[in-house]
Amino acid sequence: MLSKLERRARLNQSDQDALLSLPFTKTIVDRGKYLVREGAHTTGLCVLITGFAFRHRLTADGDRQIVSVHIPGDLVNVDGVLLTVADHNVQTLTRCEIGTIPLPAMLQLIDAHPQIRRALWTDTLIDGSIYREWVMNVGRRDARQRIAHLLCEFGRRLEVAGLGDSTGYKLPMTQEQLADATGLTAVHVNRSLKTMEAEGLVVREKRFVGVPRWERLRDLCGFNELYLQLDQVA
Amino acid sequence: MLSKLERRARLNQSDQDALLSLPFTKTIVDRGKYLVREGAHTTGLCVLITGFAFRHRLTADGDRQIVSVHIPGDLVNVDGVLLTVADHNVQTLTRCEIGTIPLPAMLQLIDAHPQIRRALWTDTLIDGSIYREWVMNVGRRDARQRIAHLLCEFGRRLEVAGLGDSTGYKLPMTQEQLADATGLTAVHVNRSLKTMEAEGLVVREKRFVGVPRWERLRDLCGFNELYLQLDQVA
DNA sequence: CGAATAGTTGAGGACTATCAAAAGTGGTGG
DNA sequence: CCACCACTTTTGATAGTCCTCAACTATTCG
Repeated sequence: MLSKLERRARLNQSDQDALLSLPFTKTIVDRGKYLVREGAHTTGLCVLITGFAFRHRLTADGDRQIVSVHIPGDLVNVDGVLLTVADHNVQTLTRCEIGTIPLPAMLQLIDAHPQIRRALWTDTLIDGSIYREWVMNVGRRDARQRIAHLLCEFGRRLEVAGLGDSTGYKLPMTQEQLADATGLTAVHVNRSLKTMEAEGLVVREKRFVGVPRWERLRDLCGFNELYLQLDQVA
Repeated sequence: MLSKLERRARLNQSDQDALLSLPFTKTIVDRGKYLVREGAHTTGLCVLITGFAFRHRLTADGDRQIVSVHIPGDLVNVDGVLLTVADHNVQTLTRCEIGTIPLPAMLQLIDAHPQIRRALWTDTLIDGSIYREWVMNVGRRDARQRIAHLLCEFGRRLEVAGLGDSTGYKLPMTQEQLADATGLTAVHVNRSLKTMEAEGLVVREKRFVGVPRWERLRDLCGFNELYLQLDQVA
């Protein structure tokens, strides 16, 4: 989390110390559990220490749309710092280690450390930028491109976080979850993945995804990492 | 803009005075002009005084996706306060009066007035919440529902801003723009609108949209205004 | 008023959804 | 360590929504 925030704003020693000395409780949460529920008030901020999670909303008809995926180091409910009621759910994708920081401690930290506040605000702006890209992904790309784009984004974020490289990584999502993230059905995700595999764009083994030719996958969906705003400090 | 920020955080007299005494230049911009360009650096912040604008991104193939629509009172590039490079475009939907605030003046205001800063941050979080809803809109609703949802959101926002009421308003978008906002084609938007008109869900005259039975339109798309986070102060 | 833009309509086709069932995988308890 | 159960992936057949192309009409703006 520290290293992520360091990519958002320049933090001095005092900022870093304050961040590292935040009080928190560590818990292990099973796969499929809710970290945030729609309509719930925020009491503490959740940091993903290990494991993956996703954010989703449900339509009135009960259809699910995944709107983002979280990787270790992410604060999954920064919104809770200012907004009183969550308008979405956050659920674990795998068994996770979660650090929970009491809200008052976080508010105090934000008041005392302008650069941390800046980093957090920047982080929420980048989240917004990623949402915009997702709107475009589901709105204006076909099935293969949507999946390819998700794979590119995930791979690149893992790489930057030091958790994998873009030539292949473990993807902790079922095809049904991929479908909910791309606005497709699980059946169609399956067929699209098989096509992509036949085309040599991806290699699949269990839940591991290999990307033998990164450029080809990138070109298929027109992935351009500018929107991830990876270098805010430099 | 002041009244909008007042719905985001409690502002005292000094905050309000400072906001109102910000230096700015007023310009008239024609329909279809760019206020922000992808890749451009931010030099000043644009406030929509009158008129409408929209935010969009282009795929590598040149397809356009509109990711949000702005109404009078909106700051169209709050992101520019922290992010150095815009990852999207903002273009006017109608002729607009634009107030441009120099970036340094804004940064100074933010430093000096914690409540204004809080209001702005909250505003960007709400933008994020709206993007999430849009991801769901294009990902998990059919054509009629997507259009209905856009109409509901727009009507409700206009109403809150004191610029119209939900029983009908002037919609400054062409059907092609509606298509780009909903991830459809202009032809299909046209057919869907005609169907909705035949069903008595909307009434159209030129660019004016009437909603004779708000509840029916709301129920069609499952519109739930929670995500607009309209009451952050109370 | 005339050109450009926007809206409308038809026909045909492509992409994606739906339904259903079989095969594979992973986790749990005895 | 195996058996069993739930979940996930795969495959086939069919249907439907939405797209593409194209032409025509209406509206808007200079």
